[in-house]
Amino acid sequence: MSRRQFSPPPRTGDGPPDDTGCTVLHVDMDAFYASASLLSRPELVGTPVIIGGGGRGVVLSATYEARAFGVTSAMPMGRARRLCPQATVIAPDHDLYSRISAAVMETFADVTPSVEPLSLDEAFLDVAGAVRLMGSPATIAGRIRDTVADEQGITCSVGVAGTKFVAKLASSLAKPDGLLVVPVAETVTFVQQLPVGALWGVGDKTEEALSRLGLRTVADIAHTPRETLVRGLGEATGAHLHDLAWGRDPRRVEPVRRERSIGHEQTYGHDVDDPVVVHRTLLRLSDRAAARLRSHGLVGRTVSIKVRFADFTTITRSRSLGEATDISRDIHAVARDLYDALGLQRARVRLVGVRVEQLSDASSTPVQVRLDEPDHGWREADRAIDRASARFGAGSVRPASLIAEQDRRSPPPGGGPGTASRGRPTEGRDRDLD
DNA sequence: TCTGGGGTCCTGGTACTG
DNA sequence: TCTGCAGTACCAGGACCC
Repeated sequence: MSRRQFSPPPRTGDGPPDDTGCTVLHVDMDAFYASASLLSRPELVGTPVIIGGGGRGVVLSATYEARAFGVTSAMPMGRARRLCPQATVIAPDHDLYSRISAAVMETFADVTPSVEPLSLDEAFLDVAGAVRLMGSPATIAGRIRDTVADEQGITCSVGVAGTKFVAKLASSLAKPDGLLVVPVAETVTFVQQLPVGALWGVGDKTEEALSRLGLRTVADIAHTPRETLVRGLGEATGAHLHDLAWGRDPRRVEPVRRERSIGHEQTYGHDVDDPVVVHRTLLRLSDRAAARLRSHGLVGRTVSIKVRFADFTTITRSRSLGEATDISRDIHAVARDLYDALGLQRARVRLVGVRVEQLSDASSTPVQVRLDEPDHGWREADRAIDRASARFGAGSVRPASLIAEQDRRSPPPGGGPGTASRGRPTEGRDRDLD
């Protein structure tokens, strides 16, 4: 669900657009999470539906009927409910979305091996090699739309253009359930009609900065000296926007993209001022990040933490290690050190996160054997946990402190021996740990 | 209005190194 | 030995994307 929406510029010329050389397709599912969730709730089709969590959650997706009331993605759920009180709210089902996404990506792979997924619900395709066999890019786009609708029961929109940036713009303008071809010869005219906010990489702040320079349309950017843009926006952003404003986007469709960081974060249901709770969260997040590193065959050299306070100010701290690691215990030790070094007493914390950066392949990254301490065997322990998780389910083996936490959250039937004496936490406290 | 979670990329400051 | 400089790495924060 795109957060920025624009009206399509009026098309010039008659007849079908010339798609010669438009070998880049951007396919974007329409209101993907909402459409997928409605597959099992057909009675809600045609009604306002919001997909999102409760409490401090935000809108993940909404049907077009809900959007008509002003509901957009990333909007706080409280505000969305006020705007559209009659909407049905459905909790996200990420397993379902992953399954449908995988099936859709297979459809793409049947067309071309050059598929670059951007997220669960969108991808770039380079169809240059498929044209001879399957027809023009616009024909291929139409076939993809039909196949996805027939096999998955959801609609998608496709942008067809000569570059990734323009294809993406086109798909957003084609929504919902549409197809838009931007002929190569019309690229510059097409992009320069749009407001600056249409450019990829222009959010609220950059739009403000451009506005201060008196620039409101892409044409304004195009006719501003590059040096002026660089002075006002920085080297990379200024030069990039100037290129986009002239339709220049040399990025190719890249089927293989590797992660640069892996991490997890958690917002508490209520602000937390107990360091013990935060430490436990750091342990759980480190554990999850490390498990994902291992499942991807990666190791990381930099550990960073993120702490957001009750007033929403956010700080990050990071530390690079002498050697890359995928060991839960090592990552947690650094995360905990970084947090303790902040010297927070009873600061009210809203969110904490743990992220591992500077990733490399575990197989090609030598792991240094420490001479000052015996091999502590934590890597082997982690591997054993991974095997147990694969066999008995995620979380079947966890650090003891997290098991204790789980027991408090879900005491066994009849009440466990330890839980009864300590008493059950309040619902509010329960949510803190979720 | 009251802001999730998973990411990428850029910028500016500082420390280190040759 | 000290200083200046350039290149690089690291760190922190922020903007942006879906």
